[in-house]
Amino acid sequence: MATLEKLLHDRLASAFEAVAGQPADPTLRRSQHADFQADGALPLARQLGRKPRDIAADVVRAARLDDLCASVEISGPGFINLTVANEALAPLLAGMSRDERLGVQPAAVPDTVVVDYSAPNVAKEMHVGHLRSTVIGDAAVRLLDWLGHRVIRANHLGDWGTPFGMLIEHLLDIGESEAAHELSLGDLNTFYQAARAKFDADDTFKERARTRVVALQSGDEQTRRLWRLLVDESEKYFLAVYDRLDVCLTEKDFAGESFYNDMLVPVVEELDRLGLLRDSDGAKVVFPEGFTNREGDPLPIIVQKRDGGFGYGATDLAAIRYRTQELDATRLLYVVGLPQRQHLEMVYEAAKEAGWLKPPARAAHIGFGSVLGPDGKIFRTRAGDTIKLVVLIDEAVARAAALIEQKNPDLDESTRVEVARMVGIGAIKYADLSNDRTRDYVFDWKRMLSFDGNTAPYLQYARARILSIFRRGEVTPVRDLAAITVAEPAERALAIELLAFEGVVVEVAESLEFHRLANYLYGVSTAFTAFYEKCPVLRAEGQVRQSRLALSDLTARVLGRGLGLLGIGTPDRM
RNA sequence: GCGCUCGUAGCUCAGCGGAUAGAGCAGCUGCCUUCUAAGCAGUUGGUCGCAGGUUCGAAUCCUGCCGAGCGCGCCA
Repeated sequence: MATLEKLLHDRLASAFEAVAGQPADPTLRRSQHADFQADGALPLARQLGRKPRDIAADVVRAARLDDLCASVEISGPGFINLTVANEALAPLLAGMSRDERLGVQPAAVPDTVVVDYSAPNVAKEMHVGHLRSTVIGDAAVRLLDWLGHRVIRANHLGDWGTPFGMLIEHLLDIGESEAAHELSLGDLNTFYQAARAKFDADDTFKERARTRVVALQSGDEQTRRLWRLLVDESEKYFLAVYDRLDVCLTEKDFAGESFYNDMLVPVVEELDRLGLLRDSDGAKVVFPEGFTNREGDPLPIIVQKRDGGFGYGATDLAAIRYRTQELDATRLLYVVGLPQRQHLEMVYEAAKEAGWLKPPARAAHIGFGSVLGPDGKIFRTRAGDTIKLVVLIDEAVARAAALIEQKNPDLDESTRVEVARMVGIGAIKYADLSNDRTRDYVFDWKRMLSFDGNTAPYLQYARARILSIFRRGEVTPVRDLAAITVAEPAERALAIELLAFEGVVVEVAESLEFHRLANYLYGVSTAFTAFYEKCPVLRAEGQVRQSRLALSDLTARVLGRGLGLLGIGTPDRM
C-alpha cells in the first residue's frame, strides 16, 4: 500500500532528479512548520552552483504535488514545506481502515529468524536483567511474526557447566523431595545460595561437586537424572513467570546449552579441518580476525579448555552452525546485554571464517543496557539484593489493582482483576521498551508504576476511551467508508500521525529499537486525546460523525495493534 | 594500558546533519450540567560536559580533554 510519506517522497524524488540531473534524496521528514518538509535542495546548492532557494523553486515547479498538497512553500534557506490536502488524506485513511493489517504489508522476502532471548539459569532466580531480554525478545518475536517472517524462539537456558556439580550435591544433601519443593515454589535464590555457601566454605563439598561435574559430563545415569530434575523444576517455574508476564515463550522453546553438547566435538573437529584451530597454553582456541587484547596480541575464543571441557564460545559457535545449517536461519538475533558485545562479535567473525554465517544469513546483537537502581548504580546480581522478577510483577499488578479500585470502582471484580494484570504488566514492559534499549535505564518503582505521562496506562486509557464511545453510542465501527474526511486541525494531526504507522513498523522491524514504536504510539495517543477534547464524535452529525467514528476506530486499532506488537495487553474498559 | 558505550531542563528521557533543541514528571494557572479528569489547555525552566575541526548548516560526524559506566584467555 502506498503510504502518504512514500507518495510524497516518490513525487519529490523524481522532481529532484529532473532538476539535479541525477538522483538526489529529497530528505523528506515531518515538520513543525508544515506537515512535511523536504530539505534536499540545500546540499545540492554547491554541487549545482546555484542558490538553494532557486533549486527548491525548480523542484516545486517540476513536482506533481497538486493532488496531494494543499500548499507547497519555500521558506528559510530553501526548505520545501508541504501541507497535505485534506482530500488526499481521506482515501488514504479509508484504505487503511479497510485493511485488516492497517496498511502494513507482510515482508516481501520472509526471513527465518532465530530470536535468542530470555536465557535464565537453571536453579537461579530471574531478575530485572532477564526482564529486559525477555521483554525485548518477546516484542521482536511478535513484530517479526506479524510481518510474516518465520520466527524461531530460542530460549538459551543456562543448564550446563560447573555450577551443576554443586547444585546436584546440594540437592542430594537436602533430599530430592525437599529440593523439588523449594524449586517449585520458585525459591531459587535460597537453593542456589545454600549450594554456593557450602561450595565456598566446605572443601569436601567442593571436591564432591567437582567429581559430580565429571559424572555429569560423562553421562552417568544417576547424575543425569538428578540434573534433569533440576532442569525440569526450573523450567516449570520459568514457564509460570512467562505466563504471568504474558510472553510467547513455551516449553518447546527451551534450547539450553546442553542441547548443543553433541555438536561440540564435531564443531571443534570442523574448525580444526578448516585450519582455524590453534593451540594456546594447552587450550584449543580460534583467533577471529580483527580482535586484539591489551598487548596487541590476537584475542582468542576459547573453544576447548586445557582440561578438555568446552568453553561457552564452543556452544555459541555450535548454536550458529545449527541455526544456519539445520534451521536454515537467515537472521540471527541475540537479545543479550551490551557487556557481551565483543564476545558476540568475535563469535560472529569466527562463524563467518568457518563459513557458518554467510550472506544472506546475518547475525545481530540486540544489545541492551543495564538496569540501574534509583541510586543510579547497577543492580548487583551477586550481592543478593536484586529484585526477583516475580516480586516485581506481583507488586506492579497489586498497585495497578489499587489504582483501578480508586479510579473506577464501578468495574466488576473479574474485569478489575484482568485490567489490573494488563495495566501492571504493561507498565513494566512499557517502562523497558520506551527507553532506548542500548542505554541503561533507571528502575524506579514510583515512576514505573506511575500512570501519568508516557506510560502504558496512558496509551491503554486512550484506547479504552475510544471503545467507550462505541459502547455509549451503541454503534459498531464502519470500516468500508469510501473516504474518511478530515477538516479540523486536531483531526488532520491525528490522521497524519495514523498514516505514519507502516513506516514506523517497517523501520523498527529492522532496527529493533522499540522505543521508536513506543514513542510513535504515544504520539498517536496525544494526538487522539487532543482530538477527543476538540472534536465531539457522537454529537456530530452525518458524514462528520461517520468520519470521526472511523477515525476513532482506526486509532483504537493502531493502538491495539501497536501495543500488541510490544506484548502489551489492551483492556476494553478501565 | 587498549577497546566499547554514555554525558541534553531540578528529575526521567526523545531528538539516527537541517529552521526559535522537544516530551513527561516535579512547580505554577486554568478547565468536569457535554463521548471515562488515569484527561486537556497554558506557563516557568536548557552556555546540548569542555575545546577545536569538517560542513551552506552540528546536540547529531571527526579529534583532543574532563567526567561516569562496562569489557579485555580457560565463568556464561
